[in-house]
Order: sequence, then C-alpha cells, then structure tokens
Amino acid sequence: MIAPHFLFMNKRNSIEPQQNPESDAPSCEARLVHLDQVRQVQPEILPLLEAQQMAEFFGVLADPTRLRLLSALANQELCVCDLAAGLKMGESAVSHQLRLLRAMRLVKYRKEGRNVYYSLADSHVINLYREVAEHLHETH
Amino acid sequence: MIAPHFLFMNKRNSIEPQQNPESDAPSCEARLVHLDQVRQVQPEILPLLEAQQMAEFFGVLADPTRLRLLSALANQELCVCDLAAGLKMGESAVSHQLRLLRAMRLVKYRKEGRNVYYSLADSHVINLYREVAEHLHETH
DNA sequence: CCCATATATGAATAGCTATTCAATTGTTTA
DNA sequence: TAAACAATTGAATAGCTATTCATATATGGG
Repeated sequence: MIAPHFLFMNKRNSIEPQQNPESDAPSCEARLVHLDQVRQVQPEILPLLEAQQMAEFFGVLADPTRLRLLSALANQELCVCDLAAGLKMGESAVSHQLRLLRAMRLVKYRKEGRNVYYSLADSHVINLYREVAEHLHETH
Repeated sequence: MIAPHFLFMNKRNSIEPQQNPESDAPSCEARLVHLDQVRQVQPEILPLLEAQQMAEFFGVLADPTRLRLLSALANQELCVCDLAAGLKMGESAVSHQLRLLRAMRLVKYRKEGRNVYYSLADSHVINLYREVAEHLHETH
C-alpha cells in the first residue's frame, strides 16, 4: 500500500492541537493494552486542522443540490436563473449553494449584464466524481 | 473536457423524480430568458437519487474525526480501543463513526478475542485523499 | 460462575445546515 | 428617472449529525 503519510499531507510532524502522546487517555486504558501501537500510529494521524479543512471540502460535495449544480455546469457555463430552472429550485437557494461552491473554488463566475454565468473552476471535481462513482458501483 | 454525462452515471435518462421539462418554473422565468439552455442542460443534470447516494458518500468523508480514523488505518489495522486512544476520543464516539465508515464500505473489520480490528477496505479513499489534497494545496 | 474489559447501541442534546421568505443591490430598458 | 429583473444576502426555521451518557452484549480471566 502507498505511504499514507504523504497522502495525508503531514508535511511536518510539528506542533499540533493534539496533546503530547503521554497525556491522559480519555477512557479506554490503551496504554495498558497496546501502547506500542498507539505510539506508532499517532504521528501518522491527520492533524486536526488539516482534517477540518479536508472535511470542509468534502462537506461541500456532500449535498445533492450542489452535486447537481456541478453536473449541470460540467458541460457549459450557465447563469443562476437557468441553473435554478434546470434544477427546479428557487434562485435564492441556488445562489446560496453557489456561494459555497465558490468559496471552495470549485466554480468560477463571470458577469454579463445582469446575469452571472458560472462554470467549473478546474478538473478536480471531475476526477473525484469518477473515483466515487467507481466506488459506488462496486458490489453493493 | 471529458464528457460529464459519463461521469455522472446517467446510464439512462429514464423516468426520474424530476417533473417534465415543461412544468411550472418555481420563480425565475427562465422559459422566457434562456429556455434553450435549460432544455439542453436538464438531461445532463445528475438525477436526484444518484445525487443523494453520492452526497451520502461524500458526507461520510466530511468529518474530521472520520478522516483522522481513516488516516490512522492507512498503514495498519487497529482495534477500537487504540483508535480511541490515538485520537484522544471516547470509544463510544469512535465506535459510532466506525459504524458509518463500515456502512459506506470504507473499512472492514476482524474480530480477535474481545478486540475488533479495523482496516481500510479498498484504495478508493487513498485516491480521493490525493485528489483533494492536491486541490487544497493549489494557490489559495 | 462472576467480574473486568472491549465494543456496540440507543437516547438525548447541542451545533450545524439547507431552504424559504423578505429585503437589497446593481443593471437594463422603457 | 421609474420599473422590471437578475442575483445576492440575512434572518428564521426545520432537519440532520456528532458527541456524550447510560446501558447492553459478549468474551476472557480468575
């Protein structure tokens, strides 16, 4: 298996929100059971801050409406109004969601007159979809 | 750009929870503005059901604790107790989250005595991480 | 057989989130 | 300039979710 350390972006095992390894164990007396394992795994655990960033990103994709918006934009740029019509939703709801997609830099936009045209920002989303689609299609 | 239609798994543009294209538009009078665009994009929009499935999957990854659990398991299998100790969390919380990861088939487990050892189910998660890490590391 | 331990589970609570409604901004056109 | 319109924004509400606490199940040791 590939080294996860790299994958989880532990560029440096620097100071993190985590307490030091020897501190109190919350409940399970792990230090009595598998202290070695715990010691070994702790530096490989994704630091809380980076975990939160990544979770925030996945969270943006964790909504049917936003996924449908992205799918609509996969082929062509569209204005808010047309997106709303295509999804049969209110413009306000769509605008709120586009804001999130914008914040995560998944879409970009362009103003033309009183319309605002949105389009996909890069190809990362496409790759993510492919991976997840593959996973979801495996033996259920 | 790659054909999104394929990526979004519209195996068939069959009957879906969506109303027919001519039905009432909620608010924006899109049929007056860009009816052609709306018509064109609608069959490409990810169907609601599939969008929900995919959103559910991303939702599992949209939590710092679960991401950290996965990072802990990337290298080695670990029992609940050690995972809890490594993350400095209660066993109950960890167990609840592992249940979700199990439901999404991201981890598998093995019982040995009174311990239950968890490990990653496949390599999809690894790939997802890589893609997202790349995205997050691009010019902020 | 009883007790400690490992894990799982259910209920409860606090915090987050998606949509709606109302109001606002900025732009075009009449 | 007034009116219509596209889009955004803020507040409010309903629904979801992560953790905690309490309890349950099961396994191994004495």
